[in-house]
Amino acid sequence: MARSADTDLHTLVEVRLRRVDQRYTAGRRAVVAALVEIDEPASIEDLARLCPGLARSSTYRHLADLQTAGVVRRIAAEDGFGRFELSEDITEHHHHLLCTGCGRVLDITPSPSFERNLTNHLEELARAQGFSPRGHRVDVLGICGSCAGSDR
Amino acid sequence: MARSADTDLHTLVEVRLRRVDQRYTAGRRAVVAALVEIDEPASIEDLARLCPGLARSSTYRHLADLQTAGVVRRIAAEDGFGRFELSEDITEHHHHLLCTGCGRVLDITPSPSFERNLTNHLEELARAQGFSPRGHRVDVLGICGSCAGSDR
DNA sequence: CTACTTGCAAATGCTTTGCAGGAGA
DNA sequence: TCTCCTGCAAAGCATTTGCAAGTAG
Repeated sequence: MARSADTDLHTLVEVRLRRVDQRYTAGRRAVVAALVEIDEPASIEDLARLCPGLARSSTYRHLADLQTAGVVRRIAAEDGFGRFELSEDITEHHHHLLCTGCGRVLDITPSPSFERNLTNHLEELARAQGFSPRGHRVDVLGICGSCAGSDR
Repeated sequence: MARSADTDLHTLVEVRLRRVDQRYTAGRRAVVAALVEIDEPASIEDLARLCPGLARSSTYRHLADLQTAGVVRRIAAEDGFGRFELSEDITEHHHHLLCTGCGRVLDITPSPSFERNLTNHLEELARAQGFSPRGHRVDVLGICGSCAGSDR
């Protein structure tokens, strides 16, 4: 799609990996490309499918390294298995819809004014318990369109 | 503390277990009592400590049964391990502070007006993607008081 | 008596790690 | 060449399950 944006992304990833003495190899490119491609938090299965020929263990290791480099974030889905997405400073701040039927995760982006309100409220509540907030996440639990369709 | 409230809680749990043909046995009472006692989402380790003599496998089974009965809810903590708490219709709707230092989870309760605003916004965003919302959760990630203290 | 419970040990399945050969700079 | 990367196989570890004895009603 947007070739220049992709180029920038890969350059950014490369720079961040270098910071932690890591190289941006073909395997890692494949993982990053898959995360861009799928455009929603990916399970290990998703990545295995999109990165054929890449060993599972390597996938896990790449994800760990990319997390260290600040490129990838791991999120905990309702089913307990790991999901991975590009970090928010690369994409944009957003939240998730979690389907309790199939475990799928979709993205949502609230309005800036809503986010501001949310952040302020949460900051206040956290401070009141001696907690230093670094960020937040909001998940909506429910049933996705395809599960609702196949149910009935 | 509140004896009558505790009595009511146990009666409620018993009724809900009966609905799914389960008995409210000593082991299950111990798990429920531990969840009340600790007053924050409990790890399996927490429960093992508070329920000495109860086998791990039984703890897991009790938690599964209590979830089926609608008494307990499992939440996914940042560290990937399971945490368990009483369901919200027994306690009250609330959200969580997750310490990225030690994995601890604390509760926070936003104001009703904030909750209303939040719920409405999320409902709108979810519907826009063909998603039927059933509930939501908000987590604040950061550093708890004791981790901040021991760090420096 | 009949059905649900529970401890113990074995099994599962996602995730991590040791090791040795490969590849980038 | 020195260091980092990666596949394969083995290990780890939280969680689940088979089984047989225990217990509630």
